[in-house]
Amino acid sequence: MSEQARTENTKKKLSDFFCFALYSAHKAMQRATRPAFTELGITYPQYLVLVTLWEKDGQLVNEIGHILYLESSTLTPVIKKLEAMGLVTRQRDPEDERKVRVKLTARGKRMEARAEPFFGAVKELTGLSDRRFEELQAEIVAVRDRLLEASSSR
Amino acid sequence: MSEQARTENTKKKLSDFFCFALYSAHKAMQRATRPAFTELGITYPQYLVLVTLWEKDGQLVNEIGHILYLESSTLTPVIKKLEAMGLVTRQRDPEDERKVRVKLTARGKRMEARAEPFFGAVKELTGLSDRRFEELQAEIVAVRDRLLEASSSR
DNA sequence: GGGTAAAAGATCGTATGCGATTGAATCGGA
DNA sequence: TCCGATTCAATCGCATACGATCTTTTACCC
Repeated sequence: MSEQARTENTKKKLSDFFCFALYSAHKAMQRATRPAFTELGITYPQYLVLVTLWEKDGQLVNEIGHILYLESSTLTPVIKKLEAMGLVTRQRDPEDERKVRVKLTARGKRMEARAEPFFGAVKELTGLSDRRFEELQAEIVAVRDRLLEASSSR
Repeated sequence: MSEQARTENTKKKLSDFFCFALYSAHKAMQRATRPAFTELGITYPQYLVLVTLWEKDGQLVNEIGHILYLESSTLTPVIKKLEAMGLVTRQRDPEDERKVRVKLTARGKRMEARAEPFFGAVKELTGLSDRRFEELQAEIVAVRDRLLEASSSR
């Protein structure tokens, strides 16, 4: 409504901000998926750690962090929480006492089946076709990787 | 590489997760833009509040929250921080003592010019063409709005 | 007009998230 | 071999973020 279309004054509205689109879409996703996680008794970051372990059990804190783009300062508390909930165990590697290996417990493994419906539910929520869903995801990932490259080379 | 293309076992890798694409892209954007904000002496959420006020000064906490999708429990501390930094003022509305109006100070207004180069820099960082940049943003916003609608109607 | 409901911020508790630093263990080179 | 550099996880400080709750003020309704 502001009729600023072709004026010299290129004052930007928040809706013009790419970074806000990402930021707000991320938060909307969190809000939309939180009830499902709450039902499972976990949070989204906890879920991400579990996904990482379901794919390959017994990874190091470091390795999980590399996959999730998280620092140990963030991961350590999350993993300790998962340990307190009885979903994973943490043990120092006898070969190299600096490393901590994270392993799923029986309960942690069983959680995978309970979380399985989550994957399809997200696509439903977005209202995208299978094809657009995959294309959009690929584009977002491509942008992410370009951003990571840009900030790592600084 | 895992050759799971058409197998019955539809075990999902993290890279298949749309929500993780959004989550990690958002974090990559934060990482890429943080140095610029640090140079301005502010953070990203603080910047968002300022953008809201640059567009329309003197808005209520409520109104800002509606635009940014943030609760008062998040906004109040952020705005108080901006006040402590001398960028905004907070004053109760004499007409309705429940409302708090947030106004830019002279310093807060001057910050707009300093932050101006930020907008174009983001597009550079993504490496997208003007056209794809706008299209992708529009698609992400559309997904966001669908997600918000889905979770509000629950 | 008075009492209940509703609105608007603020507060509290919990959970991320990251930069900087620390501590312990390991590595590597002179 | 031995000492500095590196690695890995953990800790600390700070800043979000949100649900639940609280306080104050206003609105509403009989």
